[in-house]
Amino acid sequence: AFGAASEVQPKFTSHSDPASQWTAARKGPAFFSYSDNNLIDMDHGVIVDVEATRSIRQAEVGSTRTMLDRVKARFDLHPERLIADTACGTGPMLGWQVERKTAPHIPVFDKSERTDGTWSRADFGWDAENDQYICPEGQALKQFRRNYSDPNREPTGQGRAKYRALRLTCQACPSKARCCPNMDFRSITREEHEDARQVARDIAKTDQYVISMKLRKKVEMLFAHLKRILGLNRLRLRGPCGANDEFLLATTAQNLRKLAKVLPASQQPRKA
DNA sequence: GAGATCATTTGTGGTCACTA
DNA sequence: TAGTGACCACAAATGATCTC
Repeated sequence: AFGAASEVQPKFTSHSDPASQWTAARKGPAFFSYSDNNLIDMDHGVIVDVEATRSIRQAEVGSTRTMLDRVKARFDLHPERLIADTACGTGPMLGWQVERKTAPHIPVFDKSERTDGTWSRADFGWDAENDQYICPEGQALKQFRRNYSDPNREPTGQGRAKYRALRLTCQACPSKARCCPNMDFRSITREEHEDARQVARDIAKTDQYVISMKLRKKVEMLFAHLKRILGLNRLRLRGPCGANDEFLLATTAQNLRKLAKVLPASQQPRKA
């Protein structure tokens, strides 16, 4: 099978500077290919980890977690921020980052906005203390109202939750046409990692987030260099191991090039 | 280079069967 | 009769590729 280098670019932090950022982008050609996933220190442009994956979004996003775990174990590096594209903005990925205290500078994958003129989820207030949503008319949407005699049927509190208003409440509501014209009652889903998604939404309002999005574009230069200068438009070795070897060698070359620029000429090895 | 098109992915709304 | 969980279909967002 042919292998072609497509791209994913997570962005990494340096050990000396705890402020770290990462980014990712994807390109999926219409033929069999592998993706080159790099973890990059944004402050110095050093690639700290590389992972070859199939050109499938889940695999590419998953590689970010793999590399983060690996550099933590190998170099004791832990980024303060992770810059990535929307592919990493899913609930589970954001939840994982918040859990490990990495600030997600990532656009949140959000489809809750309604376009038919009815109220979206954002129009409902979240009452964390009472575990309920409050609709614009002031009515509560709860997840549970029932006591179970069978413990096996009791809610686990895990996974996706559905908050619903009472049928009678909605039927008597003067705003029903703006809320749930096609249903007897309004319901709102809440993902398991909704708190983490809210963290990402809050970060997206900051100035630092704007800077992070600009920094993301710098990473493209590394891939441009990879393809145009190092000529990695096409893989010569076959299989995932071959792809990984080629990506690793190319990354090594890029880092050595970076090192040569940093070191003074007097410290560089003499030519034979 | 810009806009159009396509494929993929994901979250949400809605339905249905079961149960209190 | 109404609350709940599970499931499915759909729409929207996104990015890559295609076309002009």
